[in-house]
Amino acid sequence: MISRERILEAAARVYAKHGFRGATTRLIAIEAGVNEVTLFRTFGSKGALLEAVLGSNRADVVQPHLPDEPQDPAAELLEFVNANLEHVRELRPLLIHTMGEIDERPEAAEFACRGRRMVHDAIVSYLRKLQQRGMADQDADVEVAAVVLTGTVMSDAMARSIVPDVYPPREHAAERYVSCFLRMIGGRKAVAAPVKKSRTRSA
Amino acid sequence: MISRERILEAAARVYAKHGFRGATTRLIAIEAGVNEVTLFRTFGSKGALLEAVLGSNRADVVQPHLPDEPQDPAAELLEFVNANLEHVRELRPLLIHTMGEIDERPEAAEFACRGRRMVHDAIVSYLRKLQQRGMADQDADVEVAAVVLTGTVMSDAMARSIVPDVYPPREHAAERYVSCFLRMIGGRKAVAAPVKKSRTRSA
DNA sequence: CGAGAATGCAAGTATCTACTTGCTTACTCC
DNA sequence: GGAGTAAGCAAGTAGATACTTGCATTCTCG
Repeated sequence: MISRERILEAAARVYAKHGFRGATTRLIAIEAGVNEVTLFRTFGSKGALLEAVLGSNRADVVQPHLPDEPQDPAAELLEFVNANLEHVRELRPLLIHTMGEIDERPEAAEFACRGRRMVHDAIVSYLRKLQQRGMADQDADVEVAAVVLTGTVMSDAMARSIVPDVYPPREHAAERYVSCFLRMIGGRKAVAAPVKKSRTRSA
Repeated sequence: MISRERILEAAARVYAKHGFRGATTRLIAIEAGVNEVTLFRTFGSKGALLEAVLGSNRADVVQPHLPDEPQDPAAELLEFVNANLEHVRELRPLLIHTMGEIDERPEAAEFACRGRRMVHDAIVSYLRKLQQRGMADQDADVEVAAVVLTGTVMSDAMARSIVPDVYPPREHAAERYVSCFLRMIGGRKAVAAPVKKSRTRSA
């Protein structure tokens, strides 16, 4: 018995390369090693098949998260950014096409925005905790900082293959992004007593 | 006499909505208000038409630039970021599809990376000048800072329509991005004498 | 082992798509 | 006004595509 899963995986690979219109049932059948008619017997139509691809993809994957009790922002953010880079890199091929197909297919729209708000909110929440504990500057714009962080991750994951020499080497990228990010928010480790210290500049 | 330009513009609009495969010659002809055969008489083939679209699009547009002599980083970067946001927003519909079609069409690959390196290098160069003049921290990672800035712009331009409430309101976005960016690099206005001052932190 | 279900195979259908062809009409310019 | 060119119209071609149908083969399980 042909695994429904096997067809879904093959369809995802073909969709990732060719997009909706380019993912012909013939290509998908070949990729899955099944007869074309089996696709229709299993899923009913190409649209339903590809909808199932987007619906099942990542449905149960745990989103990277940040700790409730910040201890070491540098280490914690590094782990978070690394996980996020991995995550978005994996999704990239699907994301590229869903972003372009939003107007034509609702499931593409849903897929393209999945989890983005959650990641943003998680970072904002974390940054607020840092501020409360004196581990980040009080006047840092945490909403925009979160946008900057997710934007950088997205840019690296989506565009590195297009302009590779612009991005830092993969093995150091997260580290360097976090380092710059911490400068932006005045991030630091917890100190014995909350030190009320705000940076002043002539700008 | 039908303007070749008119066909190109219509084709760009159709391509921006539907991608390469979805931009049928029928749709393009309707959009341009010409007979389908005219497309072939003018351009020879659909591929050549859409190649011409990507080749002509932005061929002569001036890239946003930064001044050779920095005076006021906040103002200069604000202008630069605003211009870049505009620029990438305009290109978004075409970018979305070209990014997904890179493997299949060389002109899509060329289009997707056009200007990106230049923008990156311009920012790096500018930041270096800031450092030389004591207007930015000596230890700021200017390469990554440039990546962060272009990544933020790209993220805003590409994904705002998908998760709108995550991004700051449009009229204030550039201002807030620049503000955070300046914090990251320790950016400030020129002072009377270069002050050698590096920030130390407990992190 | 046999029945039922799953899958393959081959042929086919209807529609779409890029593109061509031949003739007609409209436009431009000398 | 007439010649040449540009563009429209209609019909058509060949190939691609999602999908269906009928029969045959293979697989699974009681």
